[in-house]
Amino acid sequence: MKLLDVIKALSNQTRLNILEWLKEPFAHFPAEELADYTPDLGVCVSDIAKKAGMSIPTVSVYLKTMSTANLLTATRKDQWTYYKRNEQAIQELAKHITDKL
Amino acid sequence: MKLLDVIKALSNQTRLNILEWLKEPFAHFPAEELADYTPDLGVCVSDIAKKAGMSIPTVSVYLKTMSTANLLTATRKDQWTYYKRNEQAIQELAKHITDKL
DNA sequence: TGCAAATTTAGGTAATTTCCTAAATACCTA
DNA sequence: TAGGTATTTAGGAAATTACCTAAATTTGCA
Repeated sequence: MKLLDVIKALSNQTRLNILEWLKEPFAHFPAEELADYTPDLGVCVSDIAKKAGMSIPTVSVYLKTMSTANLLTATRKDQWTYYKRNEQAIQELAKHITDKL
Repeated sequence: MKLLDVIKALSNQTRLNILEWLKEPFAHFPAEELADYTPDLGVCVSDIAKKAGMSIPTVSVYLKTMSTANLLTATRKDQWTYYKRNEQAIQELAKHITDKL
């Protein structure tokens, strides 16, 4: 893990928000958008962009940044790309800070 | 704690390095510079700047950024400002990531 | 008092990040 | 194959960050 890349992926309020929203999707996204939600897949790009109040391209890049840093996991299904949290990587980050930083 | 401010204080390779150097000063700074080192005080600005290979003003601002974010503690003594790690705040960050992020 | 050493503040240029719109691509379905 | 929806890629303007040098400030001491 390249710590700086992970930290940079987190160093923006919108990206931090996204990570928190994905922790409890039903608390943050309209139920109709989560009609076929599964914890396995997560939430699609356009739903996240709407919640963030930002353009889809911007959020698409944010999500890709976070999945490159391993904080999120992307799954393409049909024409949608779903993103969910990578809980293991988030805990590894915490552990890395505890042990190494 | 404002998570974003702490993360931004960490989102630069030099600042990350400084935090690591201060973990074990004797492993990273010349012994003569640490002649009157105490864990209580830490290391002074110009020694850190020399180690970083950057100008003193730049490093001075970096150190202030990190102490504002509470990651470092500054102590002024005579004409020197010494910086040491704030271990408690670093552990709080790890805990915050574990519990809240 | 007045110089010397350490640090901080100011001010500027270059690089990076933010976030947009337009265009390109992927994948569905008729 | 054509057309529609979702996403990604490209390209660019504005804001922020990275760092420098010069100047100002703080503190000690002859």
